[in-house]
Amino acid sequence: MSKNITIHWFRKDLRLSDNPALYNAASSGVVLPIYILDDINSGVFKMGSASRCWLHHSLKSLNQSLGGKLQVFVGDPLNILPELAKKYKISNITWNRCYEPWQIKIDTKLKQILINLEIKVNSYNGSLLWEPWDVLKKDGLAYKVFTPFYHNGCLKAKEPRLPLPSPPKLLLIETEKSLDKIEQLGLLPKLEWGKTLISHWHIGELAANERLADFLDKDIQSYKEGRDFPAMSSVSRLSPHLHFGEISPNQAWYGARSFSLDSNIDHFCRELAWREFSYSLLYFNHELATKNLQQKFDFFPWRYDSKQLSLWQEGKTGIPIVDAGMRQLWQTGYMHNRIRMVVSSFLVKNLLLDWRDGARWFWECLFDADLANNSASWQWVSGCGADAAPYFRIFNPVTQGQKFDQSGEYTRYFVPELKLLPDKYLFNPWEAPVEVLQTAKVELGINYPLPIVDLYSSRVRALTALKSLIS
DNA sequence: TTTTGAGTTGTTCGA
DNA sequence: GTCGAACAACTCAAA
Repeated sequence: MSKNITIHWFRKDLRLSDNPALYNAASSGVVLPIYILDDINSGVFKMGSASRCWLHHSLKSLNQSLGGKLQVFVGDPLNILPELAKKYKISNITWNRCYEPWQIKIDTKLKQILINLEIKVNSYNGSLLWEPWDVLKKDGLAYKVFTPFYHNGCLKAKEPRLPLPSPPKLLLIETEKSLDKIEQLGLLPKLEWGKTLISHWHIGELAANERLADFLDKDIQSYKEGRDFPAMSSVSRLSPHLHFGEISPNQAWYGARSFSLDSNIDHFCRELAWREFSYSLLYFNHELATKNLQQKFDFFPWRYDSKQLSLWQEGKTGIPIVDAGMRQLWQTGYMHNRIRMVVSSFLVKNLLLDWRDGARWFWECLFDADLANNSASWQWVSGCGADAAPYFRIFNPVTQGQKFDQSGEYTRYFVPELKLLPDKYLFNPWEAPVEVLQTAKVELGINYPLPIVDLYSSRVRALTALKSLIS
């Protein structure tokens, strides 16, 4: 075995280009590229079903880019890495940093173990534009409001790293031929569900780059307005690619900024900065996923109603735009941002169900399930987060439908049982005259549910409950 | 040091 | 139908 072997530990950086850790590993000799599926240290935040499905395909794609030389393992990196280091007489290990609290914890431990074995560990920033500790207020504390975080923090900090090329020379270690280990990770769901899900996506580094190029070519020019309309293709749909690191935020940031900086470009960059903000919140609040940032919400009278929770999950609430969103999630592993706000506001405010239940379902079903983004966004909607939506901001799912899905294209696609309804009653079929329903072949309570909650009185109920927290 | 104004994404009500 | 005000409290930064 030759000297100077470096392990590159792939985590959320499933790409070759703009991968600082891999780039550096490759420049110092032979590389052993590995991936470890860790369901031990992740605990309750172990990857959800949709994410696993994506991971399966992403690993396949990465393995192909690596000429079939990616080694995959299942278990605890705290054991696996030292063992590998011994077996291959490794002198260096590189990885790109992760920011989930459980991940930070084991990375710290691991570093210590490896250093004791006289192995050099180098970690890099491969998934954020700015490190959380580099964007702080003048008093040294983390920001709690997005706009100053972005303007005074991010934009005045050092410019993000320019994207690196793929390693010019990537010498990979030759290892014994083995069966397809990726298949054996058992990441694919047993149900047919997985196949349907994945049919909506192209996965892997190449696909991610094509997605970005396509977005920059066609959609970014109308991003500011278009991003609100779920039936349009104006959003980037990069979130799962970014989550798994098939593309870096730097590639997206500089890609967008290759155009002159108009309000569309700026809005897209702001969305990338929201991701940074979420990571900052998670980094400085390790319990972001489980604990209200605003303590006074600890006394909030959440209801417990597993029946209503299931109906929400299944897209059977009887509120068309909500059901459309929840079905899009189930069928495609994704939900348009505007609709995420509508369905989550509905769960938290109209149903008064705990945001953590909503977040858990998203975690299970979203391809882009990301602890920082998911937790921060649910807290934002619920009003218990940093810089959160004001308590009185309760989306009216009828108005939202009429405003942002005016022609009903999105809602009719995912709730086909209502497709014959005229626009006027598409978002509020319970208010349609009998003959309109008959003509549209809609039988409420039979082929489409009656609303599980009255929008007006549930809004009043939420306002009362939320108001009681304030004083 | 203190004050002031603004802050991702909304809705309803009454003039 | 359109429009402004009200629906809080708190954080942050500029004046």
